[in-house]
Amino acid sequence: MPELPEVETVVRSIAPLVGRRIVGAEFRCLRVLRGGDPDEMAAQVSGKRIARVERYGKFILIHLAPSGYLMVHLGMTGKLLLGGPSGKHTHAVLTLSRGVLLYDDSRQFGRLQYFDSVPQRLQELGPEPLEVSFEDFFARMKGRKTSIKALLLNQNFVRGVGNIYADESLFRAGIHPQAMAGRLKRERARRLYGAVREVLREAIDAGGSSISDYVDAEGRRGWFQIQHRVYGREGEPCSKCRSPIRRVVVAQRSSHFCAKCQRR
DNA sequence: ATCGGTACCTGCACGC
DNA sequence: TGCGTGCAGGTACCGA
Repeated sequence: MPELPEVETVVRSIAPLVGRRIVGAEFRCLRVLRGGDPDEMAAQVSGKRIARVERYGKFILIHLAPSGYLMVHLGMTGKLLLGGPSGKHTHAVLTLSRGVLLYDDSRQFGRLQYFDSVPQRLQELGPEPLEVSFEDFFARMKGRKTSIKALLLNQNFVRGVGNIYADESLFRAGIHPQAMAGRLKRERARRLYGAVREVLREAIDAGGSSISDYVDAEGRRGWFQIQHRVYGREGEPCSKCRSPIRRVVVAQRSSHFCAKCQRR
């Protein structure tokens, strides 16, 4: 479900929780805790205040005061919801000094973990695509022997790009998803850099893409999906040249592209 | 260090 | 109506 623009939208929607206290916590699903103990986690967060909510690519880091961090990743189907009824896929309930925050995740690919300090995984991630310089972006592509699609999906290259925005960015840049990353010339890399940033900004402005069930913490859907030019449009005419959009598997993921407009 | 392949879950749309 | 198949915004882990 959620890539950088969706996670950014979720983070913005839970920003009002800053300053509130976690008065009670219940964790129900072992899988999303990734080895954490439910009762221990409840004890670690209970009584603490939400000091700050931050996004690292697709990860959410909730700073607790006086100490500690709750790291949240939404996986494919994770949702943070302000209030609302808890259902069969509600895996965590945080009772706040005002309101309730639920974690819901039908496929359980997401995760909720407590850390005493900023988790190592977050430090290993690549830079934010909206903050990285072109020189750094280009330097990171050098010598890579994988497809540009796979590289864009690699969170240690840049953080936050997923399947939708990789395909949309490659279309806008006119680059074939299977082009070898390390072979892209400076000029084409420049176009890709611009395309990634443009797509992400537009998607954030649209509140993300709601393909099936993505919603922010207030239950609002995004509408960037209506601006998708290739993702989910297999067989439809390309918006530039009218030739049919194709779908192939690259890096084990569906990749949507125009064979005429996107060159290797 | 880097790369490709696999595993992890549930739900939904589809064809029969 | 039910059943099998394929597909889905994700990452982690394995061996080569």
